[in-house]
Amino acid sequence: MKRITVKDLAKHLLLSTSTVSRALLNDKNIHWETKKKVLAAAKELGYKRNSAAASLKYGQSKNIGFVVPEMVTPFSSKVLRGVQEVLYPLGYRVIVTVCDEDPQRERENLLLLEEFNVDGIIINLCDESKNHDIYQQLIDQGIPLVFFDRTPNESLNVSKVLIDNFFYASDMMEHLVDQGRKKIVHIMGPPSLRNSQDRAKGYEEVMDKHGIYDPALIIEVEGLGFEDGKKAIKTLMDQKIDFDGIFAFTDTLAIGAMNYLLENGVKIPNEVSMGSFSGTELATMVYPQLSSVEPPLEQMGEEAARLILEKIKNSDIDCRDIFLKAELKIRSSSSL
Amino acid sequence: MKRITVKDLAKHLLLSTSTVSRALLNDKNIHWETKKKVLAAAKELGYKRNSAAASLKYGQSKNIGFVVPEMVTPFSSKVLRGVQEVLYPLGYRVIVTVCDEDPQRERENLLLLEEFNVDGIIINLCDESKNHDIYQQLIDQGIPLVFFDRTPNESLNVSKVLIDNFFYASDMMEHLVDQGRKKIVHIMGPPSLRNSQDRAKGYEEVMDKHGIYDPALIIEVEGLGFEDGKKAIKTLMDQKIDFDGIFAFTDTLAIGAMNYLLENGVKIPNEVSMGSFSGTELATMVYPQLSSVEPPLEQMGEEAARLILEKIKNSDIDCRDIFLKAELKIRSSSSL
DNA sequence: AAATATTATGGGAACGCTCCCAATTTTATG
DNA sequence: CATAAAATTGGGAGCGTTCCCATAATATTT
Repeated sequence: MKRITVKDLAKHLLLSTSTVSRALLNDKNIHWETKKKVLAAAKELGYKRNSAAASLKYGQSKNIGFVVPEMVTPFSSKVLRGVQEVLYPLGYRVIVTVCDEDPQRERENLLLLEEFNVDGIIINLCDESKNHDIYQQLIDQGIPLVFFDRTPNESLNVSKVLIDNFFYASDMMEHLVDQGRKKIVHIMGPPSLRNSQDRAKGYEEVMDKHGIYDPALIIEVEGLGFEDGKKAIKTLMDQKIDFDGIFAFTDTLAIGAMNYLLENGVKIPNEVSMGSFSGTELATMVYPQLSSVEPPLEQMGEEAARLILEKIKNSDIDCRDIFLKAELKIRSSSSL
Repeated sequence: MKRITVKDLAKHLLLSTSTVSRALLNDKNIHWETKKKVLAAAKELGYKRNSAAASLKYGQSKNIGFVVPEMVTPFSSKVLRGVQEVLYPLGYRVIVTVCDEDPQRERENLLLLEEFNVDGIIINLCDESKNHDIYQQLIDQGIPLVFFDRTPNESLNVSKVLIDNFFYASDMMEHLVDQGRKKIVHIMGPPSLRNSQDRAKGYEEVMDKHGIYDPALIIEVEGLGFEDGKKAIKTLMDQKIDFDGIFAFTDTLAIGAMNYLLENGVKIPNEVSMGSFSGTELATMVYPQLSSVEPPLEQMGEEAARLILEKIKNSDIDCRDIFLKAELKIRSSSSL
């Protein structure tokens, strides 16, 4: 039951701990035969490296924090997968925290991770304006941050991995216009997110370009839940505002909206064409399937992980932004 | 930039490290005034406890593994929330791994967690027959396991937290029968899961009891994805098997089936009534909303966390099973 | 054959923390 | 006032690794 240590191995093999350690770490200053012997004994006796001791020695915890706003959508877990793909083989542990779109909770999570002595944090923020001080504090403490998807403004010197929201929003909008839609509603995300603003800008520009822009068609939403999407469309319909298309900030909002329409017998896409941003299975799990802009989420995680490793290895390295290409997936919610 | 240690604090305060440590750990053998002084200095100088050192000293890593089959559904993340609710305040880190319903991958994840020196593992298994040896090996090594939802057979001496699948399957089936359905299909999960069998048993018993049992209505599915549910119903319909109700093993299967029906113009619930097992937002995100048995997932996580703590504290403690109550949620997929 | 370079091993300090065991001071007790 | 008991502090070992610095053994060069 007692754990086998390097010392135990050394005693068993009549070698020094140094030599045993060398064998275990694949050091070159060791005879290949003794290395083989050590490895054999390690296996036989069931030696397991004590990572706490190693961490202490190396001065690194080998823990990386992963901070996300929600996990009801597979969005974060797809990114997480990418992150783990890169970090797990290197012996890094990933610690996940979820804040439910609550900045206060995000704050607590970050503090918790600090307590956990993480070597770095990969984060998708939930409110651009709220936790700036903590971000800065962590950076000052030497804990590198890498943001993905929802990123903070430029005043923070961090690396980011993201997509061009303006560009892809325009792309989706052009598609909806192509479908002959003129009264396209925008369910806009909270203005506290850069992404909301960028996507809204894409919406506006395309509407404007085609001379069909109408501010009454933009409805701003407080939360990002399913219910918020529902409520948004209910509000519009209660106001008897007429529309033939919807471009929603996220898939959750879109699906909420979609359900409200279906409940009220509105045909999709015949009467209303819908498009959104997603990147997850969610878009294909609803009926009709949701057209959406799909960022390469797993890759996003991988890139974020690589950036954080870069920063851990060398803290003076320059921060950089990685822009990823997304895909416009046209499904039955927008075209017959 | 250099981290402040206990030694630094001691030097700064002209105290011994012992005293400083005592203050930090809230030891009673210390004068309240010195404790106050130490805490003040710690705050001022930005002392952060090195958890690796503490772990080394205590002989525990304070890492708990969380092993789940999937994360596209919010199922696991709801359980995870419960787990974290209990463990984070106690300074435990939770390390998440996902195996995508692949036993081999689950195996690798468990080995990885072993490598990470976790103090215990909370797991929802993906195949009852496959990784028994690893489970046993981990237990033998003194790493306690606690299973939730999908649990192994009795030969493994572990604690479990689960619901009575047979009972709730019967419950849901009675409801469907109450709706006047007679030709109820069962989309049965893989037989490698006890849950599949138990729910199937509930289905059979109710069908039998009402004299409407027909083995042709049971369709066994290989995977647990969305597409598998679709395929199952497609197969039935291609065979021109008539049915007026569906009881599916999980919400994902149900939703796949539902979409196939909708694509083919079948009215739900008018022509086909549907019910399933869920416990997540997924059931309310689709249209029509899915009737389902809802286990208290967050509580499941909390209980699992408490069980693992119990085991960590005292490894000789008896294993026990905790049965939780679920709720039968009737929604529009099954009743008008 | 002597000198140097190379290879393989051992000894032991250090990482930061906790906690046992004194040592000292203060307080209570007879 | 002497003695015991309690309260407070300090010294320092040890948790399991790694790695620097010897030392010893072998190989290579003059």
